[in-house]
Amino acid sequence: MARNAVDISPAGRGKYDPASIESRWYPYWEKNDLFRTNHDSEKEPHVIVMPPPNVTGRLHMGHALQDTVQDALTRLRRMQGFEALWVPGMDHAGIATQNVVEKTLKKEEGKNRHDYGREAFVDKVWEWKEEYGGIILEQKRRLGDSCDWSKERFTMDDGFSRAVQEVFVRLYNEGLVYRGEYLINWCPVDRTAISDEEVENVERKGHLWYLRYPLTDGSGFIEIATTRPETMLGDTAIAVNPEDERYTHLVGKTVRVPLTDRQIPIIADEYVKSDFGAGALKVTPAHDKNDFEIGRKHDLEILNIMNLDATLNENAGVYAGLDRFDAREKIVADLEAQGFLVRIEEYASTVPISHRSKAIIEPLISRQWFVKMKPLAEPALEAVRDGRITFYPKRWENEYFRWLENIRDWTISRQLWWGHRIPVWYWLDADGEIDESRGFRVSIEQPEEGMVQDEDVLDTWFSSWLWPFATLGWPEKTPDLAKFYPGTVLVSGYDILFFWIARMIMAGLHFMGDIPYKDIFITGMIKDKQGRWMSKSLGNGIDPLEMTEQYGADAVRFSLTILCAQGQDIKLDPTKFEMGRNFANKIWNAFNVFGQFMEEGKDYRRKRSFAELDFAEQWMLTRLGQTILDVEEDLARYRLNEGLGKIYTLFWGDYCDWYLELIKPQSGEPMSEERIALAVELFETMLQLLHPFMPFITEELWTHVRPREEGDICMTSAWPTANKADMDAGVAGHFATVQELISGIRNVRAQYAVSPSQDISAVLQLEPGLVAAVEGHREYFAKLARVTDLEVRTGGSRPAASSSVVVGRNQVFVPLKGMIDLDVERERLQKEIDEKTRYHKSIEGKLSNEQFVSRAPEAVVQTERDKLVEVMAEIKRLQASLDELA
RNA sequence: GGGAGAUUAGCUCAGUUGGUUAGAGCACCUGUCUUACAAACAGGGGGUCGCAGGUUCGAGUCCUGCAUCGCCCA
Repeated sequence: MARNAVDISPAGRGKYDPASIESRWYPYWEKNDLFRTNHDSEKEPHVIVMPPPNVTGRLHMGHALQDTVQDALTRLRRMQGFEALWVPGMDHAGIATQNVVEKTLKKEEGKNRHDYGREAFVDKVWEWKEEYGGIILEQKRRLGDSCDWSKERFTMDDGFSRAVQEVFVRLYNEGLVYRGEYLINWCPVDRTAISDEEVENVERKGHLWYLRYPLTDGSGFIEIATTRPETMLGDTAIAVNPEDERYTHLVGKTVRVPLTDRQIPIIADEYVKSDFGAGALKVTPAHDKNDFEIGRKHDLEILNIMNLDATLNENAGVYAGLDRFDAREKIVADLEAQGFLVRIEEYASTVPISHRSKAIIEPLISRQWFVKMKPLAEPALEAVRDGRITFYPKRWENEYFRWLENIRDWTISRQLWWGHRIPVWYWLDADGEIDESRGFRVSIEQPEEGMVQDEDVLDTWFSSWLWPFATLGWPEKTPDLAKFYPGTVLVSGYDILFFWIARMIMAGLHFMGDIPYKDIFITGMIKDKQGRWMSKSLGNGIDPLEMTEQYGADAVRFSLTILCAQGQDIKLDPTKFEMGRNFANKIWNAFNVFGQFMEEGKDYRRKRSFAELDFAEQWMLTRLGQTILDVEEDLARYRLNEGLGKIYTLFWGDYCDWYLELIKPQSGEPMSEERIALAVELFETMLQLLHPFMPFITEELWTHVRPREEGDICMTSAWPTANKADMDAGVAGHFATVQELISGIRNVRAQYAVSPSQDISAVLQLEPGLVAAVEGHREYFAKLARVTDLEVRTGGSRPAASSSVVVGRNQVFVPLKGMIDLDVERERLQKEIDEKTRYHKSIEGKLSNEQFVSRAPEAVVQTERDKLVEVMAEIKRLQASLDELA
C-alpha cells in the first residue's frame, strides 16, 4: 500500500470547514496503518475492547459518547507511548437481527422464516449481514474512531464460534451447564425462552378477581383472589397460611376447580400472606414462579394449560385454542354465570414484559439449557472486592455486588434460528424422532453418524461475554492474547452492567484465570432534552451523523466529552454542539493570528531561554505547564470532562484572550520571528493536548504550524510533559495582577461609557515588586485597555477628576477629564468598600474565633491572616479615594 | 418494599480527600465591524447550593430525617 496515498496538503486558510478536513484525515490514518497494533511491541499495552454494536445497528448518541471516550483514551495512551489497542467488532445480536430480517422478508416478499426453512433463512440473514451489517462501523469512522480494524471481529465468525462451542463443552464437563425442565420466561411474540435479565417488570392497572372454589364435601366454599383467573384451569392446589385460624380446619380437604371436574387439595404453606386478598391462594405451578416453588415443595402436579403462542391447550377443555386474554374474559363470564365469581377489585399488579418485544411474558414449564452461576459469580465478586477491578464511578460496585450476590442461573438456550447452535447431539428413533431415552452427547463435532444437533441456539450474550479474550484468538494461545490480555479499561453504559460487564468478568476469570480489565468506566446514558430515553417510537432521537454533518465530528466529540461528567446521564439538546463548533472555529481562527505572518516552509523554533522571554510569554508558558500537570491527573482518573475543560480555558481564556491579544502587532506591522516561534510552540503543544478529543482539526493544523517530515503527525507525536524550567509561579502571579488592573480599567471605561476607540491615560500606583514587571510593558495597557498615556509609580496622590480601581496593594487611576461624575464614582467606590468590608468581617470573624485559630491547620490560619491584611489594605485605599472625592 | 442517584444562576450542568468572596456554557442587559474569529470581543446583572436538624474551628461537600423527580431491583 502506498504510504500517504491521500492528499494532506494543508487546507487553505479560509473559513473553518470541518467536512473537508475530516474527509482527508481519516483515510490518511487508516491507509498508513496508524491504528494497527503489534503484539511484538516492547511498549506497554493499553487495551480497550469496543462494546460490539448489533450488526443491524445504526450509530446513536450513546455510541457516539462511548466511542468518543474510548477513542480519547486510546489516542491519549498512544501518544503517551503505549501500544494502544482498541478492538472493534460487531455482535450478531440473535433475536434483534432475526427480527429485522424477518420483518424485511415480510415486507418485501410477504414471506416468513418458515416459508424459507431454517437453512435458507439463516443464509438469508448472512446475506443481509454482508450487505447491511457493519454500516455502523463505517459510521464510527466518521467520528474518528482509531480502532485497529485489522482486529475486527464478529461474534459469529469462525473463530468466535469455535470459542463459544468450546466454552459450552467445558462448562458442561465441569457441571456448570445443565439441561432441565423449569419454569422459564417465555416470550409468546418471539417464541423463545429468555433470561431473567431480559424481563422487565412494569406496573399495570388490572383487576383482582375473587373466586370461590366449592369444597368437595359440600360443606361450602373457600374464597381466593387472583390477578390471572384464566390460569385456574391449571390449578393443582389451594394454599393457606398454616397460622391462619380461619382456614386450619380446611387443610387436607379438597375442592373442585370451578368449570372443571378436577379435585385439588387444600394445603398449608407459610408463603401465603393471610392479609392479601381472601387469605387463600390458588396454586398454579405451571404458570407462576412462586406457585412453582410451592408445587415443588408439596410435590404437586404440574398442569400446563398453554401453548407456545400463548393460546390455551387441550388441558383447558372447551377453552382450548383461545388466546390467554380472550380466555380470561370468557372464563370470568362463565364463572360469574355459574356463581363462582364473588367480586372484582381494581388492582395494580406487576406484569413481566419482554425487554425486547415488550410482550407480556408467560412463565412456562420448558426444557432448556442453563448455566449454574454461583460458582462463576464468587470469583467475580472477589475481583472487585479486593480491588483488582475498579469501577469509575465507584458506586456502581454496589449494584454489581447486589446482582452477583443474588444471582440466579442463566437460561442460555433460545428457540431461534440465528445464533450459535448448541453443541449437543441426539440419537433418532426408528421414526426419525429424537430418542430421548438414549440421552444426548455434548460435542463440538457430530459424535456419531446419524446423530442430530440440538435445534436451539445460544443467548447472544453467551458469545459476547467472551469478547475480551475470544477477540484475541482464544482458545488458541495467540501472541495477541499473550500481549493484550488482560485489558486496561472497559467503557460502557450501566444498562448492560449485568447482561455483559459482569458476565465478561466471570468468563475472564474462569477461562483465562485473570480479570478482563482493570478499570470499568461507566458512562451516563444519553437522554433527550426532557430527560427521556431516546427511542425510535418517541422520535426524540438525535442522529450523531446529522450532528457531525452540521457541526463537525470534532465539535460533536468535544461537546459530548465536556458534558460527560462522572456517571451522570446527559440531557442532550442539539444546540449543545454549538459549544464544540464554536471552540473548533476559535482554534482554527487563532492560528491565523500568527499564521498570517509565517513564511511558507519555514520552521519557527524558539531561540530564547525562559528568562529571555517576554513577561506575557513567560506567564503563558507557565500556565501551559500547570495545565499539563492538572490534565494528566484528571485523565488518569477518567475525569475527561474536567481535563478537557481545563484545556479549553487555557486555549480560549488564556491563550486567545490574553496572550495572542498581547503579541499581536499593530496593524500594518510585522510579527517578529521570535514571537511567532513561541506562539507556534504553545499552539502546537495545545494541539497535542486537544488531539485525543478533537483529532481532525488538530491533525490538520499540525501540518500548518510547521513544515513536517513525512509521517510527522499529531496523532503519533509524543504527549507533552510539563517543563519545570519553563514555569515560574512568581511571574504568573504578577501577570494575574496585571490582568486585574487591565480588567479594572476596562470596567471603568464601560462604567463611564468611554468609546472603545477612544484613547485614555492612566496612572498605575504599584507595589515595588511589580514595577519592574510592568515598567517595560506599557503596551499591554495600550493594547488591551487603550491606555496610550501610562504613568507607573510607587506612590503619590490621586490625579484630579479620576476614577480609581484597587487591586490588592496596587491601584490604578483613570483620569477622565470632564467625564467623571462624582456621584457615580462615589457609588462605585462605596459599593466596592461595602463588598470588601463584608469580606473583611467574615475573615475577622474566623480569626477572632479562638477555636479556629487553635484547631485549624496552621497553613489555613495563615492564609486567612494574609487575606485579612490584604483586604484591609484594599479598604484603606478605597476609603482614601472616596475621601478625596468628598 | 429495598438500593443507588438527582435537587446549585432564567435554562443545561461542573464543583476532587470539608478550607480563597461557589464556577462554565447558553440566555439576558450595555457597548463594539478594536484587521484571527459577530460561530467574535469588552463590560454587567443574576445563586440564603431542595427543606429541617446534626457533626466540625469551618459544610454546596460528611451524617440523620423529610419533600420532589426519574432510575435499578423485588
